[in-house]
Amino acid sequence: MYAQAASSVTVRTDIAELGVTRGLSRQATGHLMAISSLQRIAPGATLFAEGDDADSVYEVVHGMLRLYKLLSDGRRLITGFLSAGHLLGLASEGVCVFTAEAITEVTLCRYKRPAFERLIDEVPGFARRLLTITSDELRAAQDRMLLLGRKSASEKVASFILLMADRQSRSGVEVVDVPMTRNDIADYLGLTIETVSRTLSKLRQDGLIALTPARIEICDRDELEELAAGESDAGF
Amino acid sequence: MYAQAASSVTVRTDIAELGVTRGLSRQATGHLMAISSLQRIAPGATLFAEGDDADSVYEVVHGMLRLYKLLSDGRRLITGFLSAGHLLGLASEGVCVFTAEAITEVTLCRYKRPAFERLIDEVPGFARRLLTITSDELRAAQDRMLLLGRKSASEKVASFILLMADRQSRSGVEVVDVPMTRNDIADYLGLTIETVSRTLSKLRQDGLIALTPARIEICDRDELEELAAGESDAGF
DNA sequence: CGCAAACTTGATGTTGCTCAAGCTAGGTGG
DNA sequence: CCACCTAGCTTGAGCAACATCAAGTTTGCG
Repeated sequence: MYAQAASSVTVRTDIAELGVTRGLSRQATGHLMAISSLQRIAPGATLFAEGDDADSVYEVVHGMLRLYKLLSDGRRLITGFLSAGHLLGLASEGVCVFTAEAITEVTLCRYKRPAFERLIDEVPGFARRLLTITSDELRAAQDRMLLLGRKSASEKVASFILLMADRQSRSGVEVVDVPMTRNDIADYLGLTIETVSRTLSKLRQDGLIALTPARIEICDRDELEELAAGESDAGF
Repeated sequence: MYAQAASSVTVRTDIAELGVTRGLSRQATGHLMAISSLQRIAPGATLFAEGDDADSVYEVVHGMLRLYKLLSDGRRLITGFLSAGHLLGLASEGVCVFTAEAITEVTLCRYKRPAFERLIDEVPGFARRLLTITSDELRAAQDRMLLLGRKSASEKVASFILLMADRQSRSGVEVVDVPMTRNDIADYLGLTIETVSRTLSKLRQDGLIALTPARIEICDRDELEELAAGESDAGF
């Protein structure tokens, strides 16, 4: 709905404010805009699949994507949920190493790789900016490894809720939009859908959160943070 | 032993062949060498700890390091084992997000951050080179997430053996050095030491590997690869 | 209103963890 | 040189957390 409401003009303005260009000169931003094109995909649609040629770099303008990897028997791990401002496809040189699918309707800004790479070499500070972005992602990836390898189910779910909350940081907001399904959450946390559901129910019963479909309200952030940090508070 | 045998001259030569400078001009390499200093640490020693000021970037010249993150109750996840050629500390701007400890005796090439960052801006192609390195790490991190979140114990252990084998790629070599303890392996795979030990024993009984302390020999690489890829070969 | 997809809840099962011995190898001192 | 000691490793028995299987329930949509 809201995606259709965005007029073409509004969206062109958005590009100048995208994450990639933050800190770059007006001129550099111009160069980037010159090689960009807009793309819109429907909920559930695949942007690209693991194994595809990686011919573009994208930035999310609007909506939410899931990135995932599969094992041959279908086991899935969602490596990330991407929302407005996130860059994607940068790490995939040659062949895509994950699949990217739309969760909601998604608007993307697309940069063809050859032109994008030329800019990396030519625009001063651009490579540096991209380096900062990938470094941040790497740090987040290490946090995810700790979560996947060493946290219990309730610690994982608590961490997930707080991550989503912080990302939608109209600060002090304690109602979190959850556009993805329980299945997506499970595959993001390395759990099953049933365990996610049960754990959310438990958190609700314990008064840490309130649940409405597609929305989670944080009722006791302190307790939730303690749980997420793994301070093995007896009882969880 | 071997580390003491390396003369100062030998080591200076090594620096010119380090991973960071690959593909850079002789001049750029010179700039890097100008701000570098060598450092040697003993097995078990800590290079820096999670929370420390991140004042340097390092490259491993010799030996093996473990990087890890801790939860407050002591649960540990090893985010990576670093050997010669690996860069470290690049992603940590401000504060270190993990601890780095020597497994064997380790020789490092150290670059102070301010000088290093100046080079990023001044040496053409350097930021681009670092971007490639972090992108590679990011791809590896996503593989680790899939492993940690969705693979079984035997799949994890098989993946680990193959990873170590490929890294020591004198190609066709099927005897893998394993300088780290079972505990390190467990904390790398998100398992317990007992499960790692049992799983290795099982792989030995099944004829996929042979075990000598601190060394693993690959006997049936095909089977091991199938197992690592998660092609749920019944019986594992 | 009815249908399908998503979600919840319960009963049972299995993987990997915990607790507890024993074993092995390498280094040290008598 | 050998016996001892310790850190690391292996193995076993029992257990808990999470997965699996199986109904039901809710929700959103045509």
